[in-house]
Amino acid sequence: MKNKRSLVADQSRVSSVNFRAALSEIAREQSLVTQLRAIVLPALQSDERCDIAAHMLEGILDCSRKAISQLQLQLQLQLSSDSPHNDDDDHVDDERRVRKIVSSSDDDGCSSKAADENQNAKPIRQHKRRRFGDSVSLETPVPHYDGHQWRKYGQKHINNAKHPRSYYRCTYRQEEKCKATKTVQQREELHYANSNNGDHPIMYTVVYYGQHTCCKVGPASADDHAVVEASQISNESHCQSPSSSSSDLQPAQAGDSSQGSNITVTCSTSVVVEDCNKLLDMLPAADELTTDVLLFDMTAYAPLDLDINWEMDTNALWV
DNA sequence: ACTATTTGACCCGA
DNA sequence: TCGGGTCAAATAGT
Repeated sequence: MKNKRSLVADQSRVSSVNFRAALSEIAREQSLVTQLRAIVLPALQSDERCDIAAHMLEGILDCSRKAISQLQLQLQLQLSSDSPHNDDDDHVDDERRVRKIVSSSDDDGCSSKAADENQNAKPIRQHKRRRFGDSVSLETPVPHYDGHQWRKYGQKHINNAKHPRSYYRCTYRQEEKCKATKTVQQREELHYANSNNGDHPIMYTVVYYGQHTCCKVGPASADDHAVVEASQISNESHCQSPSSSSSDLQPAQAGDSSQGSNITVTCSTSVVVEDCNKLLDMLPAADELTTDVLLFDMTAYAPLDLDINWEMDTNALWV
């Protein structure tokens, strides 16, 4: 007879499988809707219903996104509740910070002079390092098409990486205390089967950290508008763009960063999974339980994101 | 003038 | 000590 613990473990596995199945279906739905959008919207360009159709399709994708994030959250909660160390890392982190601050202010044996200096000195910067457990990574040719506004706050050259990594945080970090951040890094040259004429798109690895607590999402907000530089999205422009495959990029032009900064608002995200099984394979991976990798379907993107005219139309749409 | 980006310095975990 | 994430002053763009 099974003991209580193993029963719980069994139940956990079963619902984990259910979550994966649900995620699979939603991912498939997203893929289909995105492809449908790519067909329908260009066809309705001069039609007044285009606006409505765009919003409806966006609504569907938004529902899927929320469903996915809910499922992922549940899955994470379940998996973390199974794991023996379920510490509140934030709390631990904060404690460390407090200790650090206290010790740094205590250890100056000499006093008033030091105190004066402290007053004049720059405030102690406390960097709270992110936790990788919260990350979601994906690969995409359009790293800024995620429905949120981001502000770049840093760029670093990463060891053994050809391209620098750019760091973004939510534009509404201050107003809405949104703690979402992401990093964008151009991938090494890779050849993709889907590419046309052998002119493969530049792919970026985007890693998201934290949840958006702001509610300013792409097309949903009235004063948002989409401005997407052609060089960001067209294959030809990739060749002309300074951000192309050059290995000695100027920092200001490196990777996507300067391009990305020109995107006032990205189109709402399309989390398209090329192969649902890949997503599922990544989901409860033993050592990275909370990290998902979503692979973007280039064929679904192509008509939508690589078409400059379409970008202009979306601009008009969301004003 | 205001906002966004760049970039060197700082900080912290491994 | 090193690598990488963040800060914040300087700079660029509008």
